[in-house]
Amino acid sequence: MNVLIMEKPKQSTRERVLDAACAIFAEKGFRDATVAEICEAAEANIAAVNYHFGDKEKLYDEVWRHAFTIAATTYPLEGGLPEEPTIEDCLYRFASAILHRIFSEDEAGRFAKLLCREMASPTLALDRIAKEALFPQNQYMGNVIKEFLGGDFNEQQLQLCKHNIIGQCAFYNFSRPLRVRMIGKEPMAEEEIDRIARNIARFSLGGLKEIKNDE
Amino acid sequence: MNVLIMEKPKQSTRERVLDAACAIFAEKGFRDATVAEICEAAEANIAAVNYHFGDKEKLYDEVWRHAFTIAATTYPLEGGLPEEPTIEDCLYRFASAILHRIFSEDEAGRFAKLLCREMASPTLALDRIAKEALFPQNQYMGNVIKEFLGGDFNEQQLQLCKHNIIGQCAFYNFSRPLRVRMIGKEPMAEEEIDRIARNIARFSLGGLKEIKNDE
Amino acid sequence: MNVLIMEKPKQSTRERVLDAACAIFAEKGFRDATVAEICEAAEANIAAVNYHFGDKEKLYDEVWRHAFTIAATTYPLEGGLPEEPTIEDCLYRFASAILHRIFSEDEAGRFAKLLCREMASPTLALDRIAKEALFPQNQYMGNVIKEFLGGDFNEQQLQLCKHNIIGQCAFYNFSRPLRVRMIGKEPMAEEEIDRIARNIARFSLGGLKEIKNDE
Amino acid sequence: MNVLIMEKPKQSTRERVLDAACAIFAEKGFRDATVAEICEAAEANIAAVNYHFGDKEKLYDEVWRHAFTIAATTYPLEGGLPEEPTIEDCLYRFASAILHRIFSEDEAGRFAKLLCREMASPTLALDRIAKEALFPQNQYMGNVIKEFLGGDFNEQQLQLCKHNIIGQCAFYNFSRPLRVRMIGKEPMAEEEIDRIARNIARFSLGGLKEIKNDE
DNA sequence: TATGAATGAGGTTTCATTCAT
DNA sequence: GATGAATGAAACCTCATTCAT
Repeated sequence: MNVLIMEKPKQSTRERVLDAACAIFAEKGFRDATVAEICEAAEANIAAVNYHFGDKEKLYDEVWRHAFTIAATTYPLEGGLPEEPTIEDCLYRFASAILHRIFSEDEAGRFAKLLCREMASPTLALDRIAKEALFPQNQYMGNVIKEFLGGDFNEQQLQLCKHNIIGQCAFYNFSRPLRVRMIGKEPMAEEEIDRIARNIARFSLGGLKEIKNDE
Repeated sequence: MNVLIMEKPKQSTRERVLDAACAIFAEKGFRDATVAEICEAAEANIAAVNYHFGDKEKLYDEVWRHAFTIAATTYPLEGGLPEEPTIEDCLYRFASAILHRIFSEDEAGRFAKLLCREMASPTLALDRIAKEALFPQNQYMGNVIKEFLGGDFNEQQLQLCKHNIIGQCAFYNFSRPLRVRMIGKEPMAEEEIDRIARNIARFSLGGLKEIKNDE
Repeated sequence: MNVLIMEKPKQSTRERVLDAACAIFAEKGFRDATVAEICEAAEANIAAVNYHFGDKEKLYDEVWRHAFTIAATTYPLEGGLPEEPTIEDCLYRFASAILHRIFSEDEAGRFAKLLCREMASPTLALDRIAKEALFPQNQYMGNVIKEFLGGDFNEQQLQLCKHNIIGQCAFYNFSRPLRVRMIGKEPMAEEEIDRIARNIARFSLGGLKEIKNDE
Repeated sequence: MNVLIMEKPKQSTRERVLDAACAIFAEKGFRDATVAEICEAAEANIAAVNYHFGDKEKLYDEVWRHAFTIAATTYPLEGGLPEEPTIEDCLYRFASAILHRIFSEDEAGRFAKLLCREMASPTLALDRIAKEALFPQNQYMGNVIKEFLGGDFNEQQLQLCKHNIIGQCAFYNFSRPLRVRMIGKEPMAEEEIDRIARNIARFSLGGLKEIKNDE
């Protein structure tokens, strides 16, 4: 067969359903997305979800896994760090990765959208997500902070600072509907994302200094 | 009969339904809450919602209005400020009010829970909420910041800082399911809330200083 | 009390409801008209129908009586006949009265509209209507025809001719929705009504002659 | 097993529902017929209507199409005409076809019953019906008349005569409840239908002659 | 491996009627 | 004589799931 003739990469039914489900769950949430519309979007039979995934909930679980993998590989938290990064480098890179995951209009943006919905109406999937996706990033940020503040800060103080930093980033995920309503439809320009990331890094650096001096 | 024995202050059906709806919408969101369960909780007939409010959506609208009023009067943003407040006073009070709204286990906590759900799956109600509730608090924080930074900072920089501060607070609303999963069920102790508020104020003060010096 | 001061002729609630019901039943039929909208139109309480008339069906019965009385007195079947009318005079006057009842845009037109709906979905009211309103007019037309054809025509033949003539008139009642769809909204001009009536009279005269000669 | 023994020709659920709907809509009209009773009559699940037809209204639309097809093929308007028909032949055949559609007790009679109900409470379906079913038959009768009267009669006069003839036939559709009440239950004997058709043809011939001479 | 017809549970809404006042 | 809050029955529709093929 002539390899130059590109066969359309005939995705399996299962893959088509999973992909469609990712998009639709991210857009509408678990409850509002219907099995019928997912199958229609996937050009699959209405029984495909139950056949391939068992039920709607198990499909949702799979979707999570899929979406997280894409987001984490497309925008790794430590991506692009120099050899010997300063604290501000770390903060900036972290914020930049999170914000890119949030503002991405394609597949890589689905994880954040799912997360937003899940926080509002948690399902069983959240436990796994928390463990596999959120806790590690939380811990990474903890390490960054700990190194800056030095060892004699207690765990509680550390926790609070982590929340401060992560909260600033996450806010752009959760306030999406407001932003859409105020400044119109996305997408967000690359340079704007960068400006936000730098601002968060600078602001957080100042915050951490204040906390450090305070002691 | 002894008049001193308080007869139960027979709430009207309308009030009972509204109250039950507040609680259930806050807990489950618009879509997952059913008219039937609301009416049952209110010990009212299933037709009560349509009789008193027209339909489920209009009830939801009324619920928002109700919940916001309670939250805003119970925990006003500028509550408890001294005569001539420092910037840190303002930040602390603001964070404290928002956090109390978030962690309140009673009626005053419903607004935050509704908001969290609405951000995940916006309904028509969000437009009104944004205008009546969120925009004003946004503006208030803007004024606080502007006074500190001085007049020569541009609107964009101001906006970013607002988001930094509000984001730190709001994070505790949106991450609720995680917190519940990690450190068990709420409630949050008053002193803990205060510690978080102080931390956010201090951290944000540092952040603002950094931004200011940066120029 | 000064009789010159015209009190507004305060219709009783009962009368207001009856009047509103006439209009609304005529417009929508028994099933589609709701008690609520009738009461609202009558500016009466929603319980007014049950209070004054027992239930919706009894109100409907009363409406029929009311509407027929108005139609029959406003457009009597033998109205305007000369002293010694010809057969064509009789046919013309009959058709004219029926058509006016059909095309009337006010109260006098409600009877025809009710009749149209009742024929499609008969209720118990129809029996009474048939006896009190339709049978007499049927009989009147029978007499007119009998006089023209002479006594030696049998009852069956008579019946058929009656139907021919009445059918031509009634058609304009039952085909109303089509007319509205084709030539736009009513009303029908007086001269147009007259042209139709004259046509029916002339056509029917020819028909009767043919039947008569046929023998 | 003997293959000559006809297994019951297992109608599909869709067909059973459509058939039951035809019968019940014809009997009760759109509003009074319930999805539940249609499905019960079809021995189908209550969700069958929505599954196969979308909703009640789309089912109604399909019912119309179905009923008209049956009526029009069973009793075509020009059925049984001789090679070179006289005007009276045409009138007789037309009346006969319409009357058979009206008096038919089986499937072929449903179209007329639906039409009667639709005229009383028009739905969106009427527009289509008018265009596809009623307008063509109207036009056919127009051509018949035009040929008899000759070309110098104006459109208005033609229209009136059409109504006269169609009205006589249609009357037997719309006055059904009265007939049932007066002479008891249907059915109408074939010879009686024929007598009515001949009477209408003869009567109308006389009417047309009168109009023609009049000029 | 995959289909699609069919189902049943459950949701919102409408509406005539009732009842205490 | 009149009200309006409240009710319960019943309607239409949605949707995840099942089952025979």
